[in-house]
Amino acid sequence: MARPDHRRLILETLQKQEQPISAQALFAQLRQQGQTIGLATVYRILSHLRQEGLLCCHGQPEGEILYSLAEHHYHYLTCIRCRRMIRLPACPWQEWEKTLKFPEPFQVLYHELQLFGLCHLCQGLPKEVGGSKTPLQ
Amino acid sequence: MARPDHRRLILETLQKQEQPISAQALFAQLRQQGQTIGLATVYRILSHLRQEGLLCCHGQPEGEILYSLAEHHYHYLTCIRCRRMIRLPACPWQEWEKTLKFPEPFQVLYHELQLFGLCHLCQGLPKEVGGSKTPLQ
DNA sequence: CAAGATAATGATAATCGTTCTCGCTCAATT
DNA sequence: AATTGAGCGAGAACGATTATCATTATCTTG
Repeated sequence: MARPDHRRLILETLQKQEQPISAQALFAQLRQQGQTIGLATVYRILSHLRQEGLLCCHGQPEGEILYSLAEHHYHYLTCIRCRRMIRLPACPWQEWEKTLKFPEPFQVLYHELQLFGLCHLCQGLPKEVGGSKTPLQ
Repeated sequence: MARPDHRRLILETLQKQEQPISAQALFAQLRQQGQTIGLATVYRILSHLRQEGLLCCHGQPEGEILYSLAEHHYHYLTCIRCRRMIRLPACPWQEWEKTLKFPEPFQVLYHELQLFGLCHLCQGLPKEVGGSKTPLQ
């Protein structure tokens, strides 16, 4: 039996995502598509992609790590109520970098910017509505 | 036996840290000082402080969460080789915020900026020196 | 094409940080 | 002194991630 190209499979699946996705969710999604892939393989390939710089990883305050393709390199507004992640249209880092002064020489390889708050849908809502997950922080 | 004021204890210990510290490390440090405090209590109090907005939490790419006092509200250059975290002299967010355009109304409550790369001590070193931990990413 | 070497795979166990549970203690109140 | 309730520590439970290992596909070499 021919061995499926899991690496390509994962890259294509990441391509489709509108938001960063966790390794577990990625695994579940692939399995639901009928793919016979192991959880270990998902983590292995994500680790490879990460070392190649193809991946952005967003460490959430609860410990879970979300992945997205680095070619996008977007930043997100994360709603602490509904956990929706809203993509910023552009990365402001290039501009900001010029204005920053480092206390010592440092070679920045990549960066992570996360903005937390309330999206417009959740701003007007009373606290503790529905069975939503625990709010972040 | 008088009950020790763990909350104050943790606040004072956080005060002393030069870098953000994990809950586990905080627990170990307190125990080494001879304090009889449980791990659960450390997490409980950190959770309280977080909800009160007194704490900054920095989710690392590997999942561990580091804490620092919010009154400082510093950002850090994190060296992916030696894991040293170098504090930036000031938070550039106030200036940057003006230049950002959101795709939809959003109320930013707090933000997290992390810069990863190589510190000046690690820039010249060959790869894989010594028994250091696995590099980040 | 055969045979051995090599690398990738999936199931599962192990690890690690975090959260939950529960019986206990202390302190305030009556 | 008895009652109540909040805070506590030890350890179990949980979830995400990593390590292990036997198996299998692919590659190499003859």
